[in-house]
Amino acid sequence: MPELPEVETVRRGLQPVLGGARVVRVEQRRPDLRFPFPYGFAQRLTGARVDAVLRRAKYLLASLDTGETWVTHLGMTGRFLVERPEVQGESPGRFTHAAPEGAKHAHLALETDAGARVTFFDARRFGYMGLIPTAELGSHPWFAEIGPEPLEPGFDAAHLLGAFKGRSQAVKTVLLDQRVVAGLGNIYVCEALHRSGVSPRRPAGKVGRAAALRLVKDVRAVLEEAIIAGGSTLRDYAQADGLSGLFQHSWAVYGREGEPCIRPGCAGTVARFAQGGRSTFFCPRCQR
DNA sequence: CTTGGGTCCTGTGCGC
DNA sequence: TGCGCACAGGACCCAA
Repeated sequence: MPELPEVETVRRGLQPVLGGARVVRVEQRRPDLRFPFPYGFAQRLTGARVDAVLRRAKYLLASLDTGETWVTHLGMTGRFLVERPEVQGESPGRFTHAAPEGAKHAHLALETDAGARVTFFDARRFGYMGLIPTAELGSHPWFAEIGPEPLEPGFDAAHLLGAFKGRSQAVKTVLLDQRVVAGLGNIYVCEALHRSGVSPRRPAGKVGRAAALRLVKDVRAVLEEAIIAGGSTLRDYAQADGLSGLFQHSWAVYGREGEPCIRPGCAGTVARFAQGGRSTFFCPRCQR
């Protein structure tokens, strides 16, 4: 479930449970995800206190009082399940529903000193975890070249124009490049391009200042709206679950091939084609 | 350097 | 009902 809004939603679910808590038990059920767990991972996590759960791009960062940061990338199917002791009158959090895959893909489980249990599931195992000295995060290969956070001031039209300049690659592909802007994935790139009226096929170098300004505004808007909605939940996960994300109901183009464009006054039909092996959805009528 | 394609892994949904 | 195939939110690696 992981583009920026989904990762941010997960962060907001984990922070109240892990922030300020001490990890008292770690059960690592396999040696690797996409990559091997770091050497001594469970032992190094056990006994640590989590200062805060943060996010950078699509990475979750749990900073520890040991001087290390526990880093998680959810890949395509990584999920966290939080279970807490029953608290009278408390409504369950967004992530307290049963994991759809069952226990089969529960690769890591930990308990806190407050009695909460946090389990990581990942059917496809495209996710990965690391334990990195906090002082070295910025220079670590996972983070060194990542671009600005789209919801922070460093992401502006001048930055985009600089990244686009002279590039013949399609603007959609360039926006997916985490070095250009952090946290965008296939869904929100399609959505932002549609809002801005920019064709995903347009060579990045041919995006002018006006379109770059619109893209900055619309990337921000779509991400902010998605965060408020708790992210998007794909079909396999959309079970009886008032707790999953809701933004999939607000998609203008993603997953809407053959359906009418929702832009007022546009009579176009949403089309789909492949770019770099991934589906792009757009309206050929109002995106140029 | 840029760009396109293949790859990791498993599950689901669709057409036949 | 079963089977094969296409496709899935990411990102790395390599070849041209």
